Amino acid sequence: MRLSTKGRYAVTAMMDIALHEKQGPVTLAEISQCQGISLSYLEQLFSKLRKQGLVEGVRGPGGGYRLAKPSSQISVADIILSVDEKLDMTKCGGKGNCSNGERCLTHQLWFDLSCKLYKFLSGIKLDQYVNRPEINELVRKQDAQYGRFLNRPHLAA
Amino acid sequence: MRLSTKGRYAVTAMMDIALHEKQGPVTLAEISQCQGISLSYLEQLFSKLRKQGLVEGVRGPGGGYRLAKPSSQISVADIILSVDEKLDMTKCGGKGNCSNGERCLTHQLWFDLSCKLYKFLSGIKLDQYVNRPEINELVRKQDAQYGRFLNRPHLAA
DNA sequence: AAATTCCTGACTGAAATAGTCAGGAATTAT
DNA sequence: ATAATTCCTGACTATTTCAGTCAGGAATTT
Repeated sequence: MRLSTKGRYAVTAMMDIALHEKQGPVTLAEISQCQGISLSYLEQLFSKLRKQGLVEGVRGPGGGYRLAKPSSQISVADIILSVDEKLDMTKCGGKGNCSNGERCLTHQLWFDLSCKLYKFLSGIKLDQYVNRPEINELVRKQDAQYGRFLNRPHLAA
Repeated sequence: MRLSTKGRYAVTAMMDIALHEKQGPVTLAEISQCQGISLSYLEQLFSKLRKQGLVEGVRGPGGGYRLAKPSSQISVADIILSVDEKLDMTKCGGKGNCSNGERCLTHQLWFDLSCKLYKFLSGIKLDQYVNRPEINELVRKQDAQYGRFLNRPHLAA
């Protein structure tokens, strides 16, 4: 498993959507502005998140992206794997033929590590952060600052 | 914390040394051949491992590298941090000024994640793999295959 | 019809990864 | 002493990944 800023971008964007779930779809333009990520780069990342079934896009005015599953069912591991595509850290891809057909000396170590890391990251779900009061305080502040969700006719009802 | 093949190379090389601790210093040439890592690249990595006090070099014939501390005191986190230099995954470097002086929405998530990941990786020490029978079996095979440690005069005593 | 937003693919620049090369310094063996 | 071995250093190059740009099309709402 690779762990880089790419994965952080993806998780950050997903968190933004999860935190605004009740306000309807979130546009990439908003995420781009508020989280400081290039719009086109976000589009690349969301193409992968969409293909993995983590989000669904809604086109047209008032559209955006929303979570395709409850935030309690989306883990940090799901997101990072969607954009980074690999989990396994062994050289051989888990096959055990890393060194002339035999397992290399560190095969077991990387195999163990991959498993543990995956369990660890897949245990962290988005909803663990959505309901924290101190984070909701931050969300309110930031939304006001950027004037988010001010003209959403479909929310007035 | 970045997690890439660079860190895997470093850990693999360190494991090789730990597994041959009793046979004296291990040369980078051996590691290069047996683990399939470029010699010059290993030299770059070991320059960092040495500066971090994880290994010490022994020059001259019969020289090589050996661990600077017992393998029970060297963790995967120590090694990865030596070559990748960063632990923190927050955008702001842990300062909490990621978004206009305030914490960004995912600050807490990354802060937690960094802490947990560090604890996890620093809990895995090299010696946990050195004494496993199945790994020692592999080591013997591989050493025979590559003819390692055949002419070490200083071991004859 | 116009505006909005997703969606796609091709392209570009910058950084990290991985490897190469040349040479010097310390140590051991002959 | 000399030669061989090995660490050690720095500069250089190639490849891949990261990150961002650009242009244009498709679906939807107003």
